[in-house]
Amino acid sequence: MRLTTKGRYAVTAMLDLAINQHTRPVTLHDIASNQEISLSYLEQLFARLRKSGLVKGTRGPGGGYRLAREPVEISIADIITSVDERIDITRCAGREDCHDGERCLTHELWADLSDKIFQFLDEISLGELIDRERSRVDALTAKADSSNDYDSRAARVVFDSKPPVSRRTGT
Amino acid sequence: MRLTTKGRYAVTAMLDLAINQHTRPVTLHDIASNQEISLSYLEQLFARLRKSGLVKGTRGPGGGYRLAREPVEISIADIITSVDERIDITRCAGREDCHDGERCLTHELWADLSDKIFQFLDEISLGELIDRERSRVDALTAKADSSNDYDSRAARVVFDSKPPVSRRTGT
DNA sequence: ATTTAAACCCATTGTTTTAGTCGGTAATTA
DNA sequence: TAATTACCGACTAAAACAATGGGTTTAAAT
Repeated sequence: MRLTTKGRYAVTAMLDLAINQHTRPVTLHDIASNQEISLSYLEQLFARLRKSGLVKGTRGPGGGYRLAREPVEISIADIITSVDERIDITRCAGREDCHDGERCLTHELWADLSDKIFQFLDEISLGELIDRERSRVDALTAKADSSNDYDSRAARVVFDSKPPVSRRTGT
Repeated sequence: MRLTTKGRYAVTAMLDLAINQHTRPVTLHDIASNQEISLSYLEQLFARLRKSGLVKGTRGPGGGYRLAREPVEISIADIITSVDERIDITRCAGREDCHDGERCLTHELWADLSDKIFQFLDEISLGELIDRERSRVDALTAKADSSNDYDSRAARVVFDSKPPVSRRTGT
């Protein structure tokens, strides 16, 4: 399973759709200006999402994209596997050129790991992600209202994910 | 957090070291021929792993690499974050150009997700991975010994990870 | 001492993926 | 009919991945 900004673009775009699921179709133009990425690149991503049956597009004025299913029925894994190629040709594709047991061991270990990550991402749906975030933001808003400054919260929200400090090593 | 074959090469190579941790240093030449990847590319990866303090190299004949810490003290996240660039320049790096609440929302959502994945990978150590696999293989071996064919197990071990079927959609 | 096996270093190249650009066509609404 | 949108395909640019090739140290073995 590959995990890059490409899948991230797709997930954030799908969240945009999920939020407006029962109000209006969202145009790629909207998403492009929201996220400041190119319209044509979004089109490429949505071509994949459409082929995977995750979104439906309607043309013409007032048109745009909607989720093909309810947000709860779409997992993050669905989205990410939809947009990346994933042909995954490995050197050790058959038994024949696998000369020692050790190599097979590490292959299998990685396969297990990869499966775990997939399962993790497959157990989170767009719907759950929104609910989770909504309650978190509500809590923060309530806290901010009772105190004085709004900026401390805003600062938290704008910064992007950095790899946190390791639990084991402290580096 | 980026997750590609690059990190995977690093993890499998580190497993090689972990397995031989208390016997002998492992040469990059060994790993290169085991995994069938270029020696020089491995050198590039190990330059990073060394700078991160995960491995120690000793030169000369009989030399090679050892883990700098015990396998239990090295997480998969340590390895992966060590080999990939992770400059992660985002468009919305500061508060100033973040024009609407929605965009910040999705950013934060992704950051949360990214953190979860990191934590997941940070809770698995090389040591645990080996133990887990050892017991799994032992169980399979016992089963194979009591029956007749060896091939069914071998077939499972050589094939690489494919994205499994989605829990939600069946696709 | 000399040879040899290894890490270590760096610059370059090729390949793939990511991201963006351009110029359209088709459908739909106003 | 005009405007707005999805949809399509080919092309380009930039970045990351992966490999190549030329070294130099270091240290053990001969």
